[in-house]
Amino acid sequence: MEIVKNVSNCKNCAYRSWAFKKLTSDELKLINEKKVEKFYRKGENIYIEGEPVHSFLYLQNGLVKLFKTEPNHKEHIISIAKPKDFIGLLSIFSNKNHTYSITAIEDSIICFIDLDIIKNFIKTNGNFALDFFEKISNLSDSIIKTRVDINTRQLRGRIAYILLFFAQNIYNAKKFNLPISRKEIADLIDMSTENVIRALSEFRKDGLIQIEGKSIEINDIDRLQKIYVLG
Amino acid sequence: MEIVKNVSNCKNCAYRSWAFKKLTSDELKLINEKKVEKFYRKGENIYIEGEPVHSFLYLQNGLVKLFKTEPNHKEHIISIAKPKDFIGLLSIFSNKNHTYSITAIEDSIICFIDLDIIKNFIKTNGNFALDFFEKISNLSDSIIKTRVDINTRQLRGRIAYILLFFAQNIYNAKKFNLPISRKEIADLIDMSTENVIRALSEFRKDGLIQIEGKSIEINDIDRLQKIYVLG
DNA sequence: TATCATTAATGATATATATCATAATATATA
DNA sequence: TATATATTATGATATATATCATTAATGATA
Repeated sequence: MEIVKNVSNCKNCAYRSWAFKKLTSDELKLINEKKVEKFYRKGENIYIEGEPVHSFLYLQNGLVKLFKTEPNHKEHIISIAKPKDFIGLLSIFSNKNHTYSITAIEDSIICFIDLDIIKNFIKTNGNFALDFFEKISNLSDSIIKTRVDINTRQLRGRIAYILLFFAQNIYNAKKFNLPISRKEIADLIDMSTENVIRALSEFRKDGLIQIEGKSIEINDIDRLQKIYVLG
Repeated sequence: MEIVKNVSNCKNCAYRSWAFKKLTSDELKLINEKKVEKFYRKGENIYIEGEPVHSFLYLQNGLVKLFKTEPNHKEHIISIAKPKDFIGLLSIFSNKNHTYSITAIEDSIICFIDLDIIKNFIKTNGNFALDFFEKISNLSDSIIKTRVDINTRQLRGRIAYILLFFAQNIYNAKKFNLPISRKEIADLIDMSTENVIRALSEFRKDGLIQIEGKSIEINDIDRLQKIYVLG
């Protein structure tokens, strides 16, 4: 990790026009002064389970995973945050310590804003408080929806979901490089690594996708969609 | 459903001392005047997926389930709310329509508060806004945690989870009446009804629990706990 | 009470998934 | 570059779960 020197201006930040829309120019100025931008290389931890909560995190660039390590040492990936996402769960507002870990799965630039500053805005700027709440409350619900979508399906449906997720939600392209390993896909959909590999091979043999290592190209997005919907 | 006539006073409500702690006496008075208490019999719908969001719901008494109906007509239960819980997901603040359905699984009394009133409090009472946010943000995270807990385990671990959930979380007793059918347990843990029944029978044969219809008594809570932890 | 519908229970069988083993390939490191 | 290590790939087998079939028990209703 290294602190980014040539910092960006909050005024031009995409987040500003979303959940930070109702901040006054003075408040925005304060954030702009106090925020810290950090650069993480792929594989670096941003923080781990149990560490105290200090900051509100915003992903400027890159890709990160939120995960928990289970008592049996298995890893379970809760979600993947993409650029312009708030990183984390809403529990940063209710818990003193992080209940999950975050690691960069691509080189990432993360903006750290002291949580007390945000809390103070909620307290003193009613318009911001309501707007922020309306925007951010969507986050955890979409994670719950994803978990339901995945867990009500079996192997092939789950793999289809993951492929569509990266193609449509993250890269907006039919061809992309998988940012995570097959094992991480397994940790994300609660299946074994071998079966993830097998399902991908099957999709390749069926002509649904092309695979070359981490590179995936989707040939037939409609059929993939059907496999996902039917489960 | 019927409107409760002999209404309770918000001043003495358990929720008041939790997420509504920072309301002024005037604000509390307003809620007290505007709130509507409704009684639902076991099995009655409170609302269904797609209906517009109007109210903030608080469960005074009883038990309700939140669920979604999948495209393949399967039901998936997201969570069960117990007395003194806010009912629903935080998406009521971000979405115009409900993204899930709610049904009473026991006779229930639900307190309806117009969502605009809550939103106005968030806007005008900073102390309330922050405190409310800190309290309620915990809700969706606990649902996410539950989904992870369930989905990283297999049949026996999931059944152990459900039994411990009702014994420790809902009824605070070793002996209780299951408020839901075996099929609903299956909808909750993403398993088939037959396997839920089989696992319960196994637990009975192993001397872990006693079963008489809906009545369950836990004999060996430590072993049940172990089965849950180990998965 | 008698009848019907739903839920619970259990066995047999089919299917899905996990685990173990081994090899090939890719990636990291000295 | 050479070597070690992790990832990807595939087959064989074991295990877990779903589905189908049947019966018993329970609850609702006329």
